[in-house]
Amino acid sequence: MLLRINRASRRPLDGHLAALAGEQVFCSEFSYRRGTEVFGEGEEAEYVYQILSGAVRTYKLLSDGRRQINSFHLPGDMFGLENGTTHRFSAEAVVETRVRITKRRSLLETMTSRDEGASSVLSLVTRTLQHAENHMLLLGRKTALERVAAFLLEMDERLVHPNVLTLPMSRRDIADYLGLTIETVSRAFSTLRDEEMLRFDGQTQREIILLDREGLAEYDA
Amino acid sequence: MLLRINRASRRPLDGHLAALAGEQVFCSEFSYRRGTEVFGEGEEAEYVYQILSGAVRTYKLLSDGRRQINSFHLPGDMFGLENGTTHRFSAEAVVETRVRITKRRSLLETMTSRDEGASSVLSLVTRTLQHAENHMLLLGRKTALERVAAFLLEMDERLVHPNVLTLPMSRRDIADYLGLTIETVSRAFSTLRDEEMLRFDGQTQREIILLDREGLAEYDA
DNA sequence: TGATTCCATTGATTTCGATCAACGGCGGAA
DNA sequence: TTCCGCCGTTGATCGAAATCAATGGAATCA
Repeated sequence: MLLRINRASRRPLDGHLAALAGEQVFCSEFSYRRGTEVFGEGEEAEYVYQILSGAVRTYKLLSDGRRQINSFHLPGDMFGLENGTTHRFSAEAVVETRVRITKRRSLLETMTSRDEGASSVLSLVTRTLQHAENHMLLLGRKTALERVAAFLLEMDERLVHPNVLTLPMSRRDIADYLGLTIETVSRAFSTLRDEEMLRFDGQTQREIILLDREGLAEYDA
Repeated sequence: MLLRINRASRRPLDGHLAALAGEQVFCSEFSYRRGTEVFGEGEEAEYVYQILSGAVRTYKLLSDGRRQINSFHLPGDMFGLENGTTHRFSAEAVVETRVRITKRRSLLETMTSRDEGASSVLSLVTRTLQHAENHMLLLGRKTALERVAAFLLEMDERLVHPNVLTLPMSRRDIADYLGLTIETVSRAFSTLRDEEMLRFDGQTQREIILLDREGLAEYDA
């Protein structure tokens, strides 16, 4: 695990983490180059992370290399908080990513000393669980087209309905998130393009304009 | 939602719920006949449940009836605790089931007033999340045989390695838990029987003797 | 105590998504 | 620049699991 340190200053948190941890918790900022590991499955869970810019994927591997991505973390999102002392999955930067890092210990201390902090941690874990429940339904019971449509709507919503949806992740990442292969994901994109549900913007195939959100929602159900 | 009330007494909790909620919380016991609903998706989350005997399935449905079972709850397990005010999924009794019911409100009150309670609730939610993460890997990336082997090992472990594994749920339930069809589940059972990983005990096909737990574990990976 | 419905298995066939393969385009490295 | 490796798409083929179908029990209930 190689990190490049941008800044490591002792200063109060702000934003989401501050609400969680309170003023007396200090933190630092780190940056990860695209494709680098933030932490690995089984490692000590020493820190909690909040994304400032970029994107992170968290995933599990089978021994033969099959990969399942649990979730993508976008700016503002927190990840890496565990109840035990070790990480139950790995995390990697999808693109160049800046994060704010807090010591797990100081976070958990405020959790027991402050009611507000406790319920904030709980609501973070609960939201993550809710996402996992929806994702199990997707992985267990939805068709390829339904999965890709759901993925697009999820990203669209999390990026607050931008005109152009700029996906930070590759088709491989999307496939491993949706339990499909890259070819199937690619074909689903092409189908949705042909049905004029979406349009590619620019040269790269990662800039997408959603033309018919209601149509996409009908694939989901 | 039709309930049959066995007993509704004001008395202190004991066991897991007591650790969670403290002595001043009161509760009652209910019984559900096999196949009956405990609560439905979208309903008010008024109570938290702990299983005394029997088994409960929690699941989500798609509009066309496709079903994904999140998890099976066995004696000792708690379920139905939500962070918001409504249930995010439905719950049904798999067999005749007795539960102990606690008002959500009193549980959440103790959560903020007692540090110990707060971290107990958190660890419950965290364990549920951990199960969901493992299940996403299963649903997204494992083969039918791997899923069924993992299912058997999970049930074996949760029932503390009994000599005869008595499954309370039907093949349909297992299929909807594993993201498969009943036929595929049945064929997987037959394959494992032919490979002498397991043996059926008695007439019903729900009493299973695991002959080779290590062999089963190799299917998982 | 039938009758009816559910349950589980097994066989035949189909199908959706995986796999194998080829190609063109982009981007980073020397 | 030129190379090489990734990235994404598309086509051809394969295969694992779904679907369709039939059967024999077990459980439930009128």
